[in-house]
Amino acid sequence: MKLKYKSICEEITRRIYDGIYKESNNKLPDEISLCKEFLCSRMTMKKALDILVMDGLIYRKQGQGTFILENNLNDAKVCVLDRELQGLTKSSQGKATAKVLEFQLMFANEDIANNLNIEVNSPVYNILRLRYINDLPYVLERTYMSTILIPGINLEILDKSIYEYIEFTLNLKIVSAQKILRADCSNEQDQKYLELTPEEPVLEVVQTAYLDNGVPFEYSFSRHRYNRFEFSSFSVRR
Amino acid sequence: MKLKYKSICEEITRRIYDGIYKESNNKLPDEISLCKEFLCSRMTMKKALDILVMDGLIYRKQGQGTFILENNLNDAKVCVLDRELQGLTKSSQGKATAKVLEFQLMFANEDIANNLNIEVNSPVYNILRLRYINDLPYVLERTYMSTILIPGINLEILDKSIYEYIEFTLNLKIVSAQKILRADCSNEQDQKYLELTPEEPVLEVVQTAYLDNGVPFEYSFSRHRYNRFEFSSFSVRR
DNA sequence: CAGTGGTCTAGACCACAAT
DNA sequence: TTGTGGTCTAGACCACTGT
Repeated sequence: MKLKYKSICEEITRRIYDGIYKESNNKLPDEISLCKEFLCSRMTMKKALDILVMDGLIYRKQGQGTFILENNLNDAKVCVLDRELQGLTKSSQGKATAKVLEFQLMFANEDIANNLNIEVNSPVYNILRLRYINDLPYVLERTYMSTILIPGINLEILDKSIYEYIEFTLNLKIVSAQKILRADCSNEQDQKYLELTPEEPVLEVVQTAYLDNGVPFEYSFSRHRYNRFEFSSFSVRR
Repeated sequence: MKLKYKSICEEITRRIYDGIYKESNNKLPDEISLCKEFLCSRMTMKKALDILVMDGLIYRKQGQGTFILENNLNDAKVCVLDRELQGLTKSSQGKATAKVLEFQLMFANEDIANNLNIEVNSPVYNILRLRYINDLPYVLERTYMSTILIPGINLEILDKSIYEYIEFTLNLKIVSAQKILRADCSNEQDQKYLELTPEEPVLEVVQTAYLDNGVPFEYSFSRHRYNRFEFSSFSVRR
């Protein structure tokens, strides 16, 4: 690793998981000592530790020190973390597959155009995919993308990962995403594909994802089986 | 405001919303110019701008500059942001009220003890509150808290805000929280209090909230009416 | 008081992009 | 080559905590 703060992050994270600081009352050494050990300046050490604070691994108190936050993380269900931007293919543990149910072109309506920051009636892909984890239906995903921004999508790509195509073939960088989560009643389509009864709900994630040039490239509605998906978030007051 | 990076943050945020940088192609001045204008060092300016990046307001490209990310934020429903830790009382727009349905003491079971980092069978409050916004039922909230850590809870406090009591009366600092979100079928209790039909679901938020000494003080299950609550999150790849 | 983290500086050097 | 952001430094001063 070339970035100093990043490798410090990783080493300290490793130590926390290895319980190396547990013996000293869950307290880390002070910044100056850590700086000496890692041969860096205080600013660099602070940057590294601040990242761990945001990750919910440690907390710091002015005048006292830096301590490990023992939190009770993650269990069974497929769990998407707050910070993650990857598609399912990358983030999930089990075997991820996908079935393309619809793959069409359409003219963007006002909502889509707004969210993709394009003109109304511009051409967009309209894709509906059912994704499985370990052969169990997991999420029904409706995706809109501009055909101009993301050319060359075909069935073969959809079978694998759109994100990989965008990053490695088109060489575009995906850097951020806005998500809105809500619960919803399942509709007939959800019930059919996600194998839900009419009483069983879905967790809908509406996402707008951005490239590194600030352009939104994807507007999607992911309807998750309610009992196979959790969303996890750690927040720190600033 | 005494903190320089914070006041820079606020001023630039104001300018972005006022559209001051819109004319120059949504591009902000370079760091050096901003430093000169705000009379600060580059590190301070970077810190201020990095916060705006995490907030999803701008994005930056090495070699090119800093640009405004026009995103399509928030509409109707009560929306809780990722970063927010406040109770409802503080974060919502409309009039927030609460009705205490249960207020009991109990011995912590294993799950509660685990999440509050206390011994099994320690005494905890077991509180069930129904909260309203503009007199509409909104969320049914089951809260467990250690009676030792948070002494003196009574009905009067529950009618108002537990968070205010903890922060201003007990003088404890609430600094971080882990949330897990999932959709769930409504049970009879949900239906009764949130005025839901049996088909209508809830969005459940399981939260563990921490004080500034790393101690988890609250373990809660908030079951939200599906169509009156959204959770919004912005994530940036590091 | 000493010990700790928080902010801020002035400047160096690097990586990347447009020209 | 120039302009831009990204990293890193060495040190100053401040704020808060516990002794």
